[in-house]
Amino acid sequence: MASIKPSVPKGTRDFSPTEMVKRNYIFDTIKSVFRKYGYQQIETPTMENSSTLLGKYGEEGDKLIFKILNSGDYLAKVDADKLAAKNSNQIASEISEKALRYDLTVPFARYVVQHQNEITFPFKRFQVQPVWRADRPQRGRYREFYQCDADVVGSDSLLNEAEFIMIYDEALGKLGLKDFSIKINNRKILSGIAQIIDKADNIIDLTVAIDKLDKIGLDGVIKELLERGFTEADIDKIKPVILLEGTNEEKLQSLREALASSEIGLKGCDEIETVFNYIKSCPLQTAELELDITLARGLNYYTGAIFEVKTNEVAMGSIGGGGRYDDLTGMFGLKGLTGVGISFGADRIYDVLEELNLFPVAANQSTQVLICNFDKEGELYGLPLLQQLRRQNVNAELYPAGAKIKKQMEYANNKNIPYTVVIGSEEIQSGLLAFKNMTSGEQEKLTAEQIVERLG
RNA sequence: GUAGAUGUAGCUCAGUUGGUUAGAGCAUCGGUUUGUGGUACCGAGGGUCGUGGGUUCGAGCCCCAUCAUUUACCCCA
Repeated sequence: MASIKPSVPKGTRDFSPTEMVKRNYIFDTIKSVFRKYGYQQIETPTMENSSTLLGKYGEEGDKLIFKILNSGDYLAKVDADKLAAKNSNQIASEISEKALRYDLTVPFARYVVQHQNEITFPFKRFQVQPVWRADRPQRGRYREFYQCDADVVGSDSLLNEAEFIMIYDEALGKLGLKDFSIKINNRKILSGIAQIIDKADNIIDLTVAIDKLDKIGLDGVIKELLERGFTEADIDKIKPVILLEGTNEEKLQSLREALASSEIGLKGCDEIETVFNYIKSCPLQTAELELDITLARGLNYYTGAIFEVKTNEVAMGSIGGGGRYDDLTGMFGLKGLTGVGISFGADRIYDVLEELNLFPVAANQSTQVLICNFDKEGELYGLPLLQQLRRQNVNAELYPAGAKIKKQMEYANNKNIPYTVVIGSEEIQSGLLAFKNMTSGEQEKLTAEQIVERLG
């Protein structure tokens, strides 16, 4: 058999033991904060029915969903004419009924509707699982990546929004980030802006364009708006809104003036203000909360608050985001249930912590002591000690073959094991085992009991 | 989907205007040390130079195609 060059698919990665220690540190930190705020964990399947996913992320999103081929002779049932036409889109739905989940929010909405009779509302859940997107990979962007989502459904209180801001602040602060911004906006404000220029139907074009402000500048945005069918007069009207400056309070004040004729726009301002007031009475530790009306985000199901988190310490896309969606479960037949949620981009956070050198030194994750032996006698002699150590919750290993001591020491060294015990004929005879500190290189003769005591 | 960059040992990379047997560091394995790692010294294995074609007396190097990787854009965590 010809050997195949080993590789993983584009945009996917292996995680080594040292990487897993760091990844778990991130996941554990985020999860503990979620739990502290009353969120409960669920999991959903890797694959969903295509009908659950398709149409929820817009046209672009649908293209990025990984579809799973049906089992068996999946081409047999396809209409011959469609097959002859070679139109992939037309036959896709006939040869693929399942797809990999694209995010955690839509499967969660499905979960809520499906289990509505078992759930007590408001339902606060968190979920940490990988998602898949058939995107072109690039810096900070993978085809398989983990999301850490927390959502609450069945409560329209803006206290939830405020709590999510606190969760971001606490979790990212705990992870060691010093300088990051939580940007907040409100879809109703964006609707209000569209309303004052009488372009309510073109809100998506409007938001996609102004979302790029920090990237392409005002001139770029104006150019893009013109291309998307907005007039010079429209742009004159919204320009002051886009270029808001000052404190959050000042921005809100200017917004209220600009949106005076739009009821929905003013409602958005009220909502933001309420959230700000909550935060005022529970001040944030680290994060900077910033009203940013250029924040639009791609997902078109947001109806109220919109969040995005960016670190100011390294150049990296957003490391978290979320928002309120008033009718997500409506697509699955359950009307009138409102939800709001956030997501942490764990993979990007990993890259950021790595770049800033913020991971704590790996502690006690690995083996504490390796028992080295020469032969069967040593192995047998070491077994009770091994068991005693493990009963004391000391991570311990007995080297599994009669290899050279040099080899066994190398193993301990490469695995960063801090202590070794050598058992040979001399040691068995005297009952005093060679106990070596691998960091200092010092070695002493101790009984098995003393060793257990020392490490326990 | 658009545009650019890069493919040489397990990894990171040298390789001169095209010239004879393609190199280094790290990693691996063995030895110096029949019972002691991390340091040092000695040695070994490992390559159809991404793939296919072309130009040439001669190609890792030049040309074409193709595949893969990667960066930026669109979009997004």
